[in-house]
Amino acid sequence: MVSRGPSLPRITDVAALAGVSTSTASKALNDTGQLREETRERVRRAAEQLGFTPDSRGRALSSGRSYTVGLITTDSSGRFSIPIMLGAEDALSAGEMALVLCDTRDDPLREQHYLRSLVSRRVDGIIVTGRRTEPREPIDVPIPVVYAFSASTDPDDMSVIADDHGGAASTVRHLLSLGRRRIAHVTGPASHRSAQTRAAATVETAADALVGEPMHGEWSERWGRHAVDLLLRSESEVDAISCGSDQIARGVCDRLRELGRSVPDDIAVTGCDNWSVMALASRPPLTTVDLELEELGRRTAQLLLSAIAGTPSPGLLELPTRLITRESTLGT
Amino acid sequence: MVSRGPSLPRITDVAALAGVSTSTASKALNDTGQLREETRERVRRAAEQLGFTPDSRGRALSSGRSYTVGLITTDSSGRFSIPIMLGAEDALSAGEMALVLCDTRDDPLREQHYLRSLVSRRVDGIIVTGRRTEPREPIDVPIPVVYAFSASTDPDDMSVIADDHGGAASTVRHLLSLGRRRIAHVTGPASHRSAQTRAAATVETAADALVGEPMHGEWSERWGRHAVDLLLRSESEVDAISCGSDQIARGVCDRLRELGRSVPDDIAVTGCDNWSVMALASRPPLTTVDLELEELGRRTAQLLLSAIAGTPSPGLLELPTRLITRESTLGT
DNA sequence: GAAAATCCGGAACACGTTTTCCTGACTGAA
DNA sequence: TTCAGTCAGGAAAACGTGTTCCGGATTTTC
Repeated sequence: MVSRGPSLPRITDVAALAGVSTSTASKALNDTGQLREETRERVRRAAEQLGFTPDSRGRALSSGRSYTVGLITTDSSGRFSIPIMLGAEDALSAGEMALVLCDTRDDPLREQHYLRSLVSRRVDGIIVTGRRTEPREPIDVPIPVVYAFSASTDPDDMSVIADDHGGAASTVRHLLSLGRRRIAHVTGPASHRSAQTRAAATVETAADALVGEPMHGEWSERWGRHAVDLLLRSESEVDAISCGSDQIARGVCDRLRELGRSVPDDIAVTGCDNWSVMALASRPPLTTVDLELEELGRRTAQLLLSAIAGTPSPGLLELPTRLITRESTLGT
Repeated sequence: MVSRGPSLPRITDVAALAGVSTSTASKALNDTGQLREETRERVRRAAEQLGFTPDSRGRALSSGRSYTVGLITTDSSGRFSIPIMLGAEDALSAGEMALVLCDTRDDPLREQHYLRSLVSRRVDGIIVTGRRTEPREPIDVPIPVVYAFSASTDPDDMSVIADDHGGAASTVRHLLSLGRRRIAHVTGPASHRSAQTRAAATVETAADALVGEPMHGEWSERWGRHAVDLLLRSESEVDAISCGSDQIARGVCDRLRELGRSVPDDIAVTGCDNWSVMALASRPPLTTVDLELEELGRRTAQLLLSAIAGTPSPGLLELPTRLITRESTLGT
């Protein structure tokens, strides 16, 4: 053990300076017990003078809680995990809770390692999040857990996800309200649940305004450009293209412009995710769906706090998304 | 205090089951003291059977360390902070350290709040990182601190930054080696240190191959496109454009293509940052500088660990960057 | 003026672990 | 046989806080 010079003042130091016992000092600083106001004030001044900050390890030990929650993410470099993290951290810090970050890099071994570490730290709760919307199998720990963005396969677990279906539907309704009646849908791999969900919502909402089948490809601008070529080569005319992501939508816009088609005059385009670097940099800027992930993170954290406090709300919570309208459907 | 059902087994439970004292159990599990191998094994089996995980709060209290470090970031949504975080987390988790995340959102009040919280948790060390390269004023805590990406203004603090100057110079040398002799530089606001540094390096390295002055604008694709218009409108011919960011470079490529100039045959283009969503999606993909931020995060964490262990290495550490060559200078 | 009620503050313990010190048993040598 | 030395394991303290209980002092009441 390394002695680090002048160690931080403890509550006993404060007590000594104020001329009281440690228990009295504790009561004074926590506003508990019965003490004369004058005594309280004296202790507070002593604490102030010494720059006393209570050691939360002692508190954690005696209270049985650690005032800490763990965040396990399979891939925090993904742009979905980050706003969720921030939202969660925001909600937690308001409750004096700290958030410890664990990026498993999609490695089950690392996940096990982190779980052991979190349990060993006696974390008050755990948030599990991923970069895909497919449900994941639950983790097995004797601690409250909330799943964010990707739900648990166990319906009795607490999960908070974005309403992908509603989001896609809202863009289609928007297009219909603008009078578009020949809508194509270009989206990501059929193997991705979010692509499936959004496609299903589009088919359902557009009904006979849908042109052809949903077109599945990769989540890339290149696929967006390519899809435009495929669409315009076929004989069917379209007046709107609803895309499964902003990336695809940006590719679509780029290619349409290159081919001399006007967006939105000839063809309106919608994206999904409101990823600013795509949605705002696109020419024209994209009408898209904001998944409100930061709010999702906040709600997740709040749910977890309630569960920690003893009132869990099991089940799946689907949060509404928000339609953002921009020039790609409205024009200038 | 809420009793949470069957609480986790403690070391006393393990000791009781193995028929030894707690101190013996502790020694057995930590491979310390002198014990018969048979006894050790018996304790290990008991721990296994009970699913015992040591409570690190107890350990923290007795060891004087918390095995935790804090990461303070002014803006973790920025794409610079994230790889740094991940690298740091990676290096720390190898040492059984946990990382608690604090996003100040550039608010001094929040920063103060977080600092108090971290000190109160008796964190072993703190990493401070920002989204800009300008040096920041140091934080005042009685704990080892390392600054990452944006250095401390106090040269005696430990800081780890990317070698912006060397990075920019490497792109210019690359262009020169390809025979380009009329190089323009388009970059971000003159008020940003990174723009200044990169511009200075470019001027210095290109020498009389530089055309005109460095062009300062915003960090956006739009500015890249606009800069191309300005450049081509002037009478001076250029055969290369070195850009201060991938975003600008992508805008430059887009506009050049729209104007019928071939990249790189007519004009070679370089970016900076290796931000994949820009560098790879650009047409053509960008030759650029990878700042190796994840490695930067790792090194930061290692430095912090050394400091915690008692051997600090004060001063500024500038890490090398890596030139990534792609079609925007090499062609297909 | 004495008994009862009220108010303050301290002693002791709990939380879970590690570590230091110590005791008793056993071994080997003189 | 006794003494020194080694080995195995236990008792107790330490880490820093919160909390429960209890005794003494002060005030109130009759």
